[in-house]
Amino acid sequence: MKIDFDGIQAFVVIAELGGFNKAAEHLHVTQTALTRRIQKLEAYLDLKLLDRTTRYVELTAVGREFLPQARVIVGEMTAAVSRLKDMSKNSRGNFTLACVPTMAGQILPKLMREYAKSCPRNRIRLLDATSYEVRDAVLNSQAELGIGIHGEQHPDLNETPLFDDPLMFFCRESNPLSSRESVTWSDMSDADLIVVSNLTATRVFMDYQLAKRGISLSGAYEVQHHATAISLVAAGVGCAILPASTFQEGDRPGVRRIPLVSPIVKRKVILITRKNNTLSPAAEAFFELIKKTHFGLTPTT
Amino acid sequence: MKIDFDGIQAFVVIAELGGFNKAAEHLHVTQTALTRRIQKLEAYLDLKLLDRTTRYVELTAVGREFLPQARVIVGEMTAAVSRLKDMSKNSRGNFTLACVPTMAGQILPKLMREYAKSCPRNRIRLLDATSYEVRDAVLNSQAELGIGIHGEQHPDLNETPLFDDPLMFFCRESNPLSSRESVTWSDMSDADLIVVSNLTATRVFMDYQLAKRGISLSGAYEVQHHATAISLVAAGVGCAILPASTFQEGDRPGVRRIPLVSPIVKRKVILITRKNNTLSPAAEAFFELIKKTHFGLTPTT
DNA sequence: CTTGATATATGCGCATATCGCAATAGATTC
DNA sequence: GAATCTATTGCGATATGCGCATATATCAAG
Repeated sequence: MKIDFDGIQAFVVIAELGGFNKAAEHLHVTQTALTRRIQKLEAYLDLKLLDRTTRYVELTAVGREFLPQARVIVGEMTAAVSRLKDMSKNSRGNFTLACVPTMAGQILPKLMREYAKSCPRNRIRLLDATSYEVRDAVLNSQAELGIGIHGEQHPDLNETPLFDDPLMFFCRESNPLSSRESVTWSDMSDADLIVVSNLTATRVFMDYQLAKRGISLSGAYEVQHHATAISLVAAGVGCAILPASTFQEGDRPGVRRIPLVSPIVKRKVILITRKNNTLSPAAEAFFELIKKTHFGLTPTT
Repeated sequence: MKIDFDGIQAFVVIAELGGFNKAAEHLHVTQTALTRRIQKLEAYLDLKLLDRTTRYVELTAVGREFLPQARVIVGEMTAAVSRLKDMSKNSRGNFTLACVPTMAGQILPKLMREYAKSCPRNRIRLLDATSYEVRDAVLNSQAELGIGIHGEQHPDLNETPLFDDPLMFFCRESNPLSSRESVTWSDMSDADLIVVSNLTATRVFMDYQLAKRGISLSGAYEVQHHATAISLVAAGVGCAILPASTFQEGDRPGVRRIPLVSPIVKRKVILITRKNNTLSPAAEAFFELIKKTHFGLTPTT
């Protein structure tokens, strides 16, 4: 025999309101239905929960004992269900987003402000990590969404291209190249170059792209973080090659960002999701938002 | 739309066992049924709980969030229901019995031992109180059953006669009346009488019965409890008039209990229940037991 | 690439549970 | 004793849920 939630709920409401009619109105059914539910429940349990004349309803000893438990059950049940319904209806809830630090610092703040406007009560748990860690986080469901860099494909992951992020040349205004419209890789052969560590996806990607074209770079300095590199440039230590998105024009006075061509090397910024995994409504809302957003950089072709 | 316990249970079992088929076997239904339950539940909630290919089942982010709650709900539900079913099937549970002290000391121990044999895990909460308090306790449902003395009827109470409890004459063996087969009220006119306080139902009843026949008694001593009266008799202070059930032949060496006639005055010991109130299975079992029991005293006519 | 094994989804028909309406029956009030 | 209030019951209409057979998708093996 199946467990009968309706019956228990009927019992609680009747006990609470003290009558079948009041309970029926409250539950939006006829009083007849409640009579039947209680009868069925009592038959199933093989005991009486309510002593009722045609005039009065009263709890039996067993009913009194059961009522608090029943109240808890019904309460938790309806609470949990309505939480879930609410979650779907209003895209409410929390989710985890994994993101590489560059993007976390540049495009994410805007996105999160935007998201907060449409879903004010949602929380995004932000996991900032290296490109590889972002992929792993999405793969093992630590994060529902990941913002990372296109690299090796994985059969269980879906990638949605967001925009291209070309490598650019960063220097002080005092640098002889600073007035150029664009700079070629060969222009920098004797510059004091600051590059990011070869533990980062940016560097690995860059080396790979240049090697294909037979270009080799001698970095004078190697740092861990993009932000550090920019600070060094600002301090006049040298020039840097960094993704365009690292920097917005005007972020730092005295620092210029110049397109780097021959060839143009650009990493693809992507949104990562797991295949065959339905997003939670909260994450889905973010996904829709990010797809609608136009980023201020070259859109992916 | 109605809240669907089956769906939630299906969700939990599927999540726990990792597949529809295993869950179907566990729930003794076909796999088809589970597919439908989950579909219905997801449609109702308007979100996905399980990501499933035809090959694999996996929780969605929302599903993972919901699972612990669902587990609690299902657990409490089934636990509560099976407790109730067990209660009815094995007459398990506890109940409260109100009882006048005389009976609590004499017939109850036997009954409770008997009851413990058939329902070993049940507890009887014993409320020993005056005859009036017993009635009140049953009336306001503090106790399901009451053992008391017949007196005024009450429209909301049912009385089941148990046995008649005649008043008897108690004296030491050294008393001149001790060898008599019976004693009349007039025999005791000049004895040192010990009677219970006129705050007790026994005394009120006795006075009323005697007054009807124009007999008046001069009590030399007045005590609160029957047990005290007997102790005084044993100590040779005087003779006492007490209900027969107070005392079993041989309880106290040297004390005799002699029928008191002309007239025979007997109080009726009754079992009190509330009208229109279904007894709990535990109390019901006790009720049946007490009705089957033959008491060693005059059965009620 | 095809085939077989395995796990979920679906079409369909049946059994029955559940509901609402209308009428009934029990209890209280005046 | 009539009026009234409340729970119960008979009955027909409908919805729900199930199982069987089958379809479909995925993975593994040859």
